[in-house]
Amino acid sequence: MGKHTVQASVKDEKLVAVRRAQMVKGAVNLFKEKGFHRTTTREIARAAGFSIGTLYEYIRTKDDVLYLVCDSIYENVKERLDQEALNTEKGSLESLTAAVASYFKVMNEFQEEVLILYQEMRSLPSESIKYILGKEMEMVAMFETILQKCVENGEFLLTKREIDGIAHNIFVQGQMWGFRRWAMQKLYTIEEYTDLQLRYLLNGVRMRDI
Amino acid sequence: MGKHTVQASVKDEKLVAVRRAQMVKGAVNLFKEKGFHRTTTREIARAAGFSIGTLYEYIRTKDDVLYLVCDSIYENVKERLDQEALNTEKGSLESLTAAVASYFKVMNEFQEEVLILYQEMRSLPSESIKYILGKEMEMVAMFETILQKCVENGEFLLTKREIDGIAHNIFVQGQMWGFRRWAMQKLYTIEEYTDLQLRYLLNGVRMRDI
Amino acid sequence: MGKHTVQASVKDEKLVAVRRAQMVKGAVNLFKEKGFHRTTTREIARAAGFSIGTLYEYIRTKDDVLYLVCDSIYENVKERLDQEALNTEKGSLESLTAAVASYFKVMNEFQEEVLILYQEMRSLPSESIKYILGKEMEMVAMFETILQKCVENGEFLLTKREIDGIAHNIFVQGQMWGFRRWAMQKLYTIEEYTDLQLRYLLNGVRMRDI
Amino acid sequence: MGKHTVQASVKDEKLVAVRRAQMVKGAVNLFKEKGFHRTTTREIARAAGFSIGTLYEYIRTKDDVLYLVCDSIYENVKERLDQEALNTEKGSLESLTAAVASYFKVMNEFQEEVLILYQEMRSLPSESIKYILGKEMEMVAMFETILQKCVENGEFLLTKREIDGIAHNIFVQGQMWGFRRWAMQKLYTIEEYTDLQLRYLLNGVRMRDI
DNA sequence: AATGAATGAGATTTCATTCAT
DNA sequence: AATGAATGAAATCTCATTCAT
Repeated sequence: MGKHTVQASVKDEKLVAVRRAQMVKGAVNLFKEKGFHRTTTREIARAAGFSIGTLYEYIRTKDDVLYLVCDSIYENVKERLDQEALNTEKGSLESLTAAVASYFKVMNEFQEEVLILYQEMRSLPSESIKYILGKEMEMVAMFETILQKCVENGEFLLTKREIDGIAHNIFVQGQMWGFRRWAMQKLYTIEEYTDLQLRYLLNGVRMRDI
Repeated sequence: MGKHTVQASVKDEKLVAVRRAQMVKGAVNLFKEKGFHRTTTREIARAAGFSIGTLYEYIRTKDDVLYLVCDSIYENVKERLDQEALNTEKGSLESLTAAVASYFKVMNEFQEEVLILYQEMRSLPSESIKYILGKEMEMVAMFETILQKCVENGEFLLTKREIDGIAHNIFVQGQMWGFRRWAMQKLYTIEEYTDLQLRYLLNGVRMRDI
Repeated sequence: MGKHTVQASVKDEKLVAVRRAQMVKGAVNLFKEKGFHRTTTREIARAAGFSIGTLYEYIRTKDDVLYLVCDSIYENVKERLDQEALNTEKGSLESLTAAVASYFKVMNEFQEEVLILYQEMRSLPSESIKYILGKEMEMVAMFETILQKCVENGEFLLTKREIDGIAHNIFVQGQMWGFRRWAMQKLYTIEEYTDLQLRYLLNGVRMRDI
Repeated sequence: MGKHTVQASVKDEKLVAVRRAQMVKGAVNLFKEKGFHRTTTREIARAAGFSIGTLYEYIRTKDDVLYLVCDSIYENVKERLDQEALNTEKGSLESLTAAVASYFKVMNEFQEEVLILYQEMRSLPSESIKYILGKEMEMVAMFETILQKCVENGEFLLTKREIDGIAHNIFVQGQMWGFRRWAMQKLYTIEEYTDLQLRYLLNGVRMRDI
């Protein structure tokens, strides 16, 4: 469940970070296009801008690239979400709305990356899968926290299990925007999609005063 | 967008159907376990109960196996859904509820297969992808039809775009049960999940008489 | 200590034996010339008369080739020694003399192969090394048996430890002919070498009646 | 046949000698463990206590390391043998006995190194092989000299060819102690082994007065 | 003189596909 | 129609060597 460490031959940790960033950037583009299995290590090296020998100075196996890519994706999603400065403390309808909107916005930006994650994660060692899923759960937990606060403030009337279910629904609806973009993005803009889902979500929630 | 035809060397069409059924059955089990790319043609032949030479009497390339598997999965889903004898004509609340419940039930049965589809479909030629997605759209259309009928009957008040969005939501929620089973199936049974999603769905729909 | 089994993909056991014989023959020649590590698997395949793909239908790793070569060498030495029809039963001076002469003759024929064994054996897994050394011990034991019989018949007066030491000396002197051929084979023919070593050997043995 | 010279980029000859000594020391340990071919230049550099770049300031190719190692081994054997202060002049039974005992003692100390030599020497360029074998011949010649002196002094009655053969036998018996240590060293201590071999040797030599 | 990141030729191994039987 | 041995292109990975700092 802990973070898997990828061994590098190169000692300079700063350089390792730089080269791996180049590597991940090139690999993500290739994975978007043809998937992990149809991408060769030589292509990854070339896309990263260095030789095959250099690639292997920074990883041990091709699977390490997949791990670094998957890890990087959620790291970026998380970082981007932090920039959105979500307020999980207030527990108001507005903060929930804002959080969902921000999350959808970020998922719109990272739709291709998240698709990679879903399609290739299975090739990771199970320890790494658990680690990545753990990160997802942190995001789900964020919505649970807000919903919980809303309940405490008397905004909604929900059981713990209902909160969990709703939080999951929000999470999946965000991913769905990317997964089924060929269908959804013909029907709606991301803003319209956000409005629509929020409407169903809030109607679905039993308000205290109605 | 039409159905791709897989060439066989063997002439006897009945035999072709039998052998391909064996092949798909074996392949699906292997794909569940290790995915398409980590499965070899030899393994597929062995799992199907015949030799590698025989396998190639019934397909032309390994990708053909993937196509046959994907095709078979939705064929089975469809067939199973037909057995459920859904009524898309009546346009009542009950028929919608029944249709959703049936669909969730079927998606529960085929969760692993549908996961394969999501993870491996990208490796198909784009023509085949379109064909498979076309089949999905037929299922979405089924819900659209029911919802449309409900609107016509005055049960709900929904625009065409709203109908499309809701139909998609239903479709995705069915898949979500399988995709995120590690999380959802700890929280709910499939029946509880169905109830929950239906409740939100129906609350979310603006009823005429309220 | 038991015989290691090398896995083949090909089922037909007779064919496996034929192909492996081709393989070993080609490999031995290459190993004589440049050693195991400087020989590539492609060269082995070519020398054997088939493609690299075919080579790997009959072995799993390059190390398997080394094992098969080492195994084959002692198998051949043993077989050739059996043809010499050594008499280990009689326990006479003549039978000892004949046995040593035969052994030297065989070691002369297999000198290059035995050199390979000495130089490359260390790369085998320790289980295989034990197995090969066990075969050597069988050969040493052959001389021990003859010497023991000679003692029982009253030809020589030797302790068990002395018998062991002498048997080892005989064994090593046979190998030495090949290992140091660049020096020894300038001084003597194999027959002269045999005579010389036998003379020292028999002088070295305390005769009962002198 | 002459000493091969290994080129260094570094000019300071004293430093070259120091660094090469470190290098050889590290390499010998690695070669003992895994052989020349399974040892990488990086490992050699690390074992020597400096970087791969520095290693290549003192050699030109990996084969140079092997040459330096092989050269060093016989240099050390020779030096150690000189310490034993063998008397090759006297030509007495005692001086022969003492020389053999000293040689066996030294071979006992260097058994692993001599094994390396035997197993890896073949990878050297033929010029270097000749050079190393020339050093061996010097050691054989030492025994020839003593035996020759003994003959001149009337201790033994031997032809030139017999002397050569015996000298080789002594040399090989010394190496055998190390090569077959897994068998010999279970039977005897080095002292017992020395006694045994000397006994056979001297019995084998036709004494003048018997 | 020392370092270690970069290189790429080349090694081993796999596996989809063919084809003679 | 069925078989499975043979093939070789292509993939991953290693490691001796170089060279800028």
